[in-house]
Amino acid sequence: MNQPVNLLLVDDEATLGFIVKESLESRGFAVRYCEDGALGWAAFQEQRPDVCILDVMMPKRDGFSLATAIREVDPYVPLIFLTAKSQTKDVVKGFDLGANDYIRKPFSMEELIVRVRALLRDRSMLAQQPSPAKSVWEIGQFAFDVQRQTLSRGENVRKLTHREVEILDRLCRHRNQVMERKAILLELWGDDTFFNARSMDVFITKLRKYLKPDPQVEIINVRGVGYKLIC
Amino acid sequence: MNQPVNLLLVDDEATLGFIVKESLESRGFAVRYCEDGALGWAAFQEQRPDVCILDVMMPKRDGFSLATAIREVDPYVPLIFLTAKSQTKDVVKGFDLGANDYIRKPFSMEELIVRVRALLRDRSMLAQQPSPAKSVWEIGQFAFDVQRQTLSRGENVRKLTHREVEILDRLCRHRNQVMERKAILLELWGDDTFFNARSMDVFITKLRKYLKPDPQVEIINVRGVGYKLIC
DNA sequence: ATTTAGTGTTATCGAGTGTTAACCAGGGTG
DNA sequence: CACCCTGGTTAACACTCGATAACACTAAAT
Repeated sequence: MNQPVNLLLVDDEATLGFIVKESLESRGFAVRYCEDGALGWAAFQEQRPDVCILDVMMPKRDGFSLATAIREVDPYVPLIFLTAKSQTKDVVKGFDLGANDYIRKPFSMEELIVRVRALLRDRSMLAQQPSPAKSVWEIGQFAFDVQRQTLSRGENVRKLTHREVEILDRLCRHRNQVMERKAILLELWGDDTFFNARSMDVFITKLRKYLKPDPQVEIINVRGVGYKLIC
Repeated sequence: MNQPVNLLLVDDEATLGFIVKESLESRGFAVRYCEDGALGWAAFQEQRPDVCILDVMMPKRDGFSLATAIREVDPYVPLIFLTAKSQTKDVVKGFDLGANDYIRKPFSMEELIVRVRALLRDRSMLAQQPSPAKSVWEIGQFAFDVQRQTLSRGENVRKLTHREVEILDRLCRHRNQVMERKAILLELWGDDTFFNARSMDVFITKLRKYLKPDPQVEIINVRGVGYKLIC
């Protein structure tokens, strides 16, 4: 099930390259090492690695050119430059070509590894996309899960309806400050007619009832302006 | 349509913070600046920024603690540390807490901007939807094989029918976000007449029954809009 | 050719959800 | 105090959706 992660490492300094390769392998990565850009390109095409780590200054084909070629066929694969070119304009160029990270030599192995992992973590979220963007609010003793549309207090879990969620979510975002009636109405209903306003009042009543068990929590009305969630 | 990107910048050095804020704003970002970790947390909760840029050493609440809190409620928002703590172990700790980048002070504004953009670029690819077609989806404890038309949970394998597969596949591609009834109906039935709509409800019922063994998984209805697959 | 199992559609009933309506409480103003 | 305006609460209502069963159709099996 858990296949090793394939890295492509391209660097013309063979001694350094070898150390990096060994070090990465000892962390469980499968590393393909190439000594110049041309070999690197061949290796990329052949095995489509999960991450590419490229030096910039290399014989045959430099890292920027190689990165461009890679991005043309694969806009997603994580691309890390690992180079002695430390000027800002080089960093900018690197990212412009589609790099995902840019590490200056000399660097620590620990840092390289942790940056590789960070990119892989991102990509694995990408595979699960779109992201669950989990959003859970704490409201006094309650936990309000926007995604699952639930309001729970200890063991007690209550399912909320769509409208209830939208209103409570907005109150949470502006908690402890006044949230204007008009703003909610325009966002949720598109206009602020008389009936919609009254409809909202009904939902406020419901939410108050749900939140009643915790006396610390309150939805306060500010006459003529809007509501304020206290917690 | 094109709303400005909201950045949250938390740094206790007010002079530096101000310069960074101005500089970012001149590039078209909307920046909310906070002087300490506690304020930063409040600001994050209130406005849910698109990117967070955090100093590590701060009064009230340090950047690591703040990052942890942020990651708890949002595993997804890009997080950048911007700090004078340049030791490898600090960098490692930063990424371990879920950071997406770690920039050492002093830094160049150009580099900060380009790194922010790189993260946003990633996320915008991530947000592209629907998700690419996959042949096997993970839905909580289930594995849903589109090709083989099977839904399995451990040893337990259930064969799905054609219609069931088509609907579940679409829900998966829009997982964790609302999938409009109308869209499904038009795609699968070609029109959205009353009877087709009811027919779809029947399939939703069946799918819910199949998915019931895992309480983490849910197909939520959003009245008048459509369905949302939670997992 | 007939049976049978499987698949998808139509029908029905009841529960859930959001809107409208009606009535009431309180606060500010003349 | 009388008056109006805003908001609180509850109930009635219309509509959507959930669940189940009956039905129609297809394709494979006998």
